[in-house]
This record gives sequence, C-alpha cells and structure tokens, in this order.
Amino acid sequence: MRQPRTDPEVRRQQILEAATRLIGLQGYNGLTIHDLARRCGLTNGGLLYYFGSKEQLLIAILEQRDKHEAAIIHADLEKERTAPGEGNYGRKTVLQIFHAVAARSVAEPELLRFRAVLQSEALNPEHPAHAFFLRREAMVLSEFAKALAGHVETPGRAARQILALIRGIEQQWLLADMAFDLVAEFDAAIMLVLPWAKMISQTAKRLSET
Amino acid sequence: MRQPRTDPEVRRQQILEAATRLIGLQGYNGLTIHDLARRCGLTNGGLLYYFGSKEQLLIAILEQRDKHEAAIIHADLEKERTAPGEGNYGRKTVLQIFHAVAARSVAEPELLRFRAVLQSEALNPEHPAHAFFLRREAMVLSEFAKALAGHVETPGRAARQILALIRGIEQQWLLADMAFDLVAEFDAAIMLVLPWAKMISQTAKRLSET
Amino acid sequence: MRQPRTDPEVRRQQILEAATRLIGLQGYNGLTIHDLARRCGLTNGGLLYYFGSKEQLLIAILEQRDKHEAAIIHADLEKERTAPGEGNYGRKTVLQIFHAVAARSVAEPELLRFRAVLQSEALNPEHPAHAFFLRREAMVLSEFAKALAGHVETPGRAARQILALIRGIEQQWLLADMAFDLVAEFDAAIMLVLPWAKMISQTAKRLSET
Amino acid sequence: MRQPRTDPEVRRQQILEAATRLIGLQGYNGLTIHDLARRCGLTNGGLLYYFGSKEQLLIAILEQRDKHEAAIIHADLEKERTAPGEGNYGRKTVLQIFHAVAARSVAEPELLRFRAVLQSEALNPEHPAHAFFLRREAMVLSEFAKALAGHVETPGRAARQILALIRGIEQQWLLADMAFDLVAEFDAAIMLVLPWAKMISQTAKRLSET
DNA sequence: TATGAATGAGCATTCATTCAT
DNA sequence: GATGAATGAATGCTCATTCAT
Repeated sequence: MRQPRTDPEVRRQQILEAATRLIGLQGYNGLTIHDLARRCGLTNGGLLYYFGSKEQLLIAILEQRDKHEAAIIHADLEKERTAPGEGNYGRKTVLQIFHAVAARSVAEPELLRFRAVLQSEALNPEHPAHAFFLRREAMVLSEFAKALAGHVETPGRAARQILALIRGIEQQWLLADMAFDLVAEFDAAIMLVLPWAKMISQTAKRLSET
Repeated sequence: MRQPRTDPEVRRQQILEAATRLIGLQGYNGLTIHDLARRCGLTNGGLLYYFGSKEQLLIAILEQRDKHEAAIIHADLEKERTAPGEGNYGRKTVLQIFHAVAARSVAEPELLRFRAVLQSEALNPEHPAHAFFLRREAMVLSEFAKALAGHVETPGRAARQILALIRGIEQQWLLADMAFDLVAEFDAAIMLVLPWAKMISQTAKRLSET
Repeated sequence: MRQPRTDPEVRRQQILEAATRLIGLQGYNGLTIHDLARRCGLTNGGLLYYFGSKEQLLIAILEQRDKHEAAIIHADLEKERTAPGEGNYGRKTVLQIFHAVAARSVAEPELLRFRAVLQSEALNPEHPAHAFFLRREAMVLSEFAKALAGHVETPGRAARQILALIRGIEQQWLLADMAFDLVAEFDAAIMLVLPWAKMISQTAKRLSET
Repeated sequence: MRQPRTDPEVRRQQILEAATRLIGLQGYNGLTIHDLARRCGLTNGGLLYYFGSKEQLLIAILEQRDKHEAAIIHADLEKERTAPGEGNYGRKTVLQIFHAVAARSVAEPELLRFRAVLQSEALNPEHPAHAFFLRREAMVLSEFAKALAGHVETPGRAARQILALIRGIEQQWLLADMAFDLVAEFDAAIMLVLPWAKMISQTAKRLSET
C-alpha cells in the first residue's frame, strides 16, 4: 500500500517530467494534481509534499527549463564564435544554431508541446507563467538578433521572422501529429531569411555524400 | 429583476461575442458559464437555455466562424481571379489576399486571440475543438497552396511558410500586447516567400504617393 | 433526490440558526460546511449558494445578531427613560435593563453559547470575527456606563464589573451544563454593584407576594 | 541538518511552552503539529516522537498545569492558615489569595490566554479538554468557597461571584489587548464581594507610604 | 424565455499520523 | 532520537448541469 521509497531526487525528476508531458496535453489549468500524482504512483498529498502547490510545481518546471535552455543557447553561441574580438558569428555557425533549435524540437517533442501549449495559455496576463514567457521571448529575440548581426540588413526583424517560422512550423507539426519532416521544412524556411544558407547547405550535402 | 426580453437572435449573438472574447483570454476550459452569463446580463440557467451546454456553445461559435471565414477567404479568392478559366491568380491579387489576412487580425484582435488560444488548447485530441482545427488547418493550407500555384516552385511548402509567418508573427504580437505594427512586419515577411512582392509594393507605394 | 424547494428566506434562516447552534458547539473553525449542509438537508454547494463562503456566512450571522441586539438594547434604554430632558434612567429601569440581559441568555442559551465560544475564538486577531467583537465590546461597555451614570461613582468601572459578572456567571453556567439558576445568581450578583437594588427587589417581592 | 541533540527533558518543556503559546492564539483545533514542530526547530515526526499524538500533547500540557497550579493554590491556602485547628483564613490572607490569582495572570498572560481560549473551546463535550475543565472548575469553586468560609454569608455564591469577576475582567483585558491595569480593576472588584477589603487595603497603602 | 435553487463531481490544499531509515 | 516521504481523510470552494417555477 505504501510507496516503495524511491530516491527523492529521482522522484522529483519523475514528477517534473510527467507534469511537463501532461501540461503539453492539457495545459496548466487542465492539469490536475490528482491525475499527475496517480501517474507518478503516489497520492495527492504525497505529490504536494515535493512542490507545495500546483503553481510552485509549474515554477519549478519553468526554472529547470530556463536553466537548461538558457545555458544551451548561450553556450552554443559562445562556443561557435569565429574569432575572439571580432564579435560576429560565421555563416556556418549561425546556420547551425538555428538548425539546432529545430532539431531539438524533433528530438524532444514533449518539451516542444509543453512550450507551445503553455505559451498560448500564458497569453493571459493572469497566468502564472505570463511573466516568464514575456521575459523568455525578449531574450530569445535578442539572442537571435545578436547572432544575425552582420549577416542581414535588419537583424531585429530577421530574428522575428526566423522565430515566427520556427514557431509557426512547429505548430503545424504538432497539429499534424508530427506527420511531416520538421527539420527539413525548417531548413528550407530558413533559407528565405538567409539566402546564402542554400550554398552552405549544398556544400555540406556534397561533402556528406563523398 | 427579470431580463427585459431582448430579441433572442440578438441575445444569441451577444453571447457568442462575449464568449469569443473570454475564450481569447482564458481559453475554453478557463471559461465559466457563470462568468459569461453575468457579463451578458443573465443567469446561469438562462444562458444554457440558448446553447444547452458549454460544449454546444463552443461548437456554435466555431460553426459561425467557419461559415464567416470560409466564405470570406473563398470569396476573396474567387472574386480576384484574373481570368476565368485560366485558374491562376495574378500577383497583385495573391498579395492582396495574404495582406488581407493580416489586416483582419489587426482589425479584430479578439478574433485573433480567440483562434490563437483555442487552437493551442485544441492540440489535445480530446479537446472539443480538436477536429475543427485539424479540418481548418488543412483547408487553409490547401487554399493558400492553390493561390500560390504558378507563382512559386513548391506551392505546398510556400503555403506552410506563409502560414507559419502569419501565425508566428501574430503570436509575437499578442505576447507583446500588440506593441508593434503587425501588418508592416507581415508585409515585410511575405516578401521572403514572394520576392516579386517587393516590386509590386514599391509600385503601389509610388502610385499612392502620386 | 432533489430537495423539495423550501422558501428561500426560510431556508436562509434555517441555515443561520443551524450554523449558530453548531458554532456554539464547535466554534467557527470547528464548523464544517459539509456538516452544516447535511443538517440543513442539502449539499455542500447548495448551502454555499446562499452565502458564497464560510466567512460570509459568519458575517451574515453577526450582522443579523448585530441588528437584532443593538436594536433591543438601545430600544430598552430609550423606552425606559424616566423623563425627557433629564437624561438619566431610574433605578428600577436600570435594574430591569441588566436583568433583561441575563434573562435573554436563559431564554436563548444557544445564542449565549454562540457568543461565548465565538468571542474567545475571536481573541485571535486573525479571526474573521475579531473586529466585530472589539467593536461590540466597546459598544456594550459604553451603553452600560451610560445607563449607570448618576447611580454609581465610577460608571465606567461599574460597567466593566457588571459585564464581567454577566460573562463570568454565564461561562460557569454553560460549563455546568445550565445546572443552576442563572438569573437568580445574576440578580444576586448585581446587588454587589448596585446596593440599592436589594431594597427594590425586596419591594418587588413583597408586592408580588400580595 | 539533523537537530543538535538537546536534552530530551528540556526539549519536552520547550515544546510544551510553545504549544501553550500557540493554543492561546489559535486554540487547540487551530494548532497544527507542523507549525508547532517548525517553531521548535524539529520536524513533524520528530515532535510526535515525544508525545505520540496531538491529543496526548494536550493532555501533557493540562497535566503539567494541573500539577503546577493545584499545588500553588493549595499551598497558598495551607501556608496562610492563621492558626492550625481553627480552620479559617484571616481576612488579609483571603485577600492575598485572590490578589495572587490576578497577579499571576498579569505576570504570565500567555497562560491566561491559554486557559481562556481552551476553556471556551472545551465547552464542547467532545473536546479532549472538556472533562479537565469540568473538574478544574469544580475544584476552584470549592477551594474559593473554603477560603471564604466565615467571611461571607454564602461562601458558595461568593466564590462564584469572585470567579466570575476574575474571568470576566480577564476576558475584557485580553480582548482589549491588555490595555488597562488588570490588577487594579480586580482589586476594586473584589471589594464588592468582600467589603472589609477596603479597610485592609487602605491600611496596607498607608503602611507602604510610611 | 428566463430564474434561481440544488446537485454531484471534482479541485487544490491541509493535516494528523505512520513508518522505513 | 529524529528525519522525511507518504497516506488518507477532510476541507472550503467551483462549476456544468438540471429542473421546478
């Protein structure tokens, strides 16, 4: 009857992952503690022992993702700098960065779904994740613009366009139940904004065929 | 105390509009019959008299929008046909069609919000609007592709891209609380997909300046 | 299965009375909506339909009692004025006023219990009835002092003493499960504060014996 | 993280005192083990290790107070006997006894609060402290009556009156947030029941002024 | 056409208690 | 001695829905 005492940190992770998946399906408001607890093999109160409240659970998820993703994005950017001092990214690097975003969505569709569903729900200013997504959106746009500097005439607008393409295609992909090749569509789309991408990718293809 | 007996059809419309607005804020699951009824100046039971259930209310909204919008889009397309029999749309016409989509979003931000919020909520296959958005998405993509036929090499992919740009930029616009010029951003974005649009819009500008 | 539709105002009263009785037994915090509802023959939500929340229910009780009792006390005082202009109450009147307080407690022991239990619970500044009892206590002391003016040297202190005797004896009476004659004990006690009361009551007794 | 192993008996005392304070604020039902444990610097289960259950904790408090106070009261009475064999207390002694009761309330307002709050809560026959207060009340009244024997005509009634005055004034004092001089008010009140007290206290004053 | 009383299921949260460690 | 994970029951409250009026 009693739960066989899992390692608390493992259990925490398990809860966070299950919650992420469920929010991706039903949204935060559609998530019920009871349902989540049951799927984690414990009771109502047992789950709340870890997070105190439903809202704190959401915050824990967002914080974890924040850390993870901000780290990844920034690391990618820093790591790929062509030359210190120059302050600009090489064409190939920029391409890889955006490509990586789409690739990650395919690799972890549940995280994509989580973000997509929650972000729309959080359009409501009263939603507990509203502020988070405001901050996040600004950050992403600014990082994108920074990466595009030197490669396009209007980096801010281009950042917007690339983000729109990513999000828009992702949404179609989710609605279509992942029935098309997200990465291929996105790679094709990005060439609209970065025309020189075509040449690079063709070179890459030739190389990989050799 | 009793409601002063409004014309039932007018009242129905009033309810549908209020519901659309509220769903745009809190989603379908976040909407409560009680709240909606109060805002319409009647009671719980009074509102359900008109629609029977919450789900039927949603269906009524969707059906109404279906009729409206399908009509508008199709009419636009048909009306603007350059020549009967040719089966293709002129460049200017195609441009006007897409431009009109963005313009309508700006003119009626509440409808935009309704669609954006509900569509994400409806990613859940159990959501009562899920099937609706599946159908709708397919229809829009196919209409877009039809309009683009003859203007781009891969009309299907281009349709996807344009739709992604529209939805992506709209989403940014809603999150930014409508703080940038949606139509301008979209007009700039469309030129990525339809390069010749640049010339046309420049011509249009020159003409309007004369 | 459905409740046979009682007159709403009657039902409201029924709920208020049942709540008063239960609070007198278990206090406000010990009262559960569920229990109260069951005793009134309806469900959880059905009861809250009338009062919105547990706290509003309490406020409704207090307000009702406020109106009732303030009216009674003030009316008693005004009605018994010996002569307009003089501004003082006669000895017999004063005695009747205090006697009436004790008599009411005996006549309605549930209201007494309600007050006694709730007032102690409300010593906690966070209790929803805390402010009410602060106000009420000040009011009672001031009305008592007003009535005593001209009859004792220090009306303020005498008011405190009489109130203390009332409350103290009431408390003993409740704890002893009403096993002694509250009015007799109180009438005896009041003569401590108002020595001339003895003569008056003896006169009254002689008269009633005739 | 683990508690630095305090002397168990000291810890027990610390818990009892904290519990007394909290019950004085929120009552027994309002007390939560978790809150109490936190304030004592240990956890939920850690606290229950000492007392087994919430109710046993309450019983432990009551027993301790029983021992303490019964001892104090009885000791006072015995100690002050004017002459062995006579069986009566001197006037000054009787006065000192009652005065001491009020003085102790002022010196330890948290104990006063504890008693006041708990006693009202315990009017409920189902309350775990109900029997305790029944016993205690009878004991106090009987001790008071014993002390008053020979000084008043009806010692039982006088005991009731004095107890009522003490409790009533204490209650006012607590509600007024201790904003008046409890001992002064009580000393004044006691002279109502024991008129000769006036002379004695005046003598005492004259003596202390010399 | 509507009102409004009432239901029943469900929700997040609290809490005393248990027990393996 | 004490922690901390977990339970199970309860609590106030919400909400879509029903139905007599």
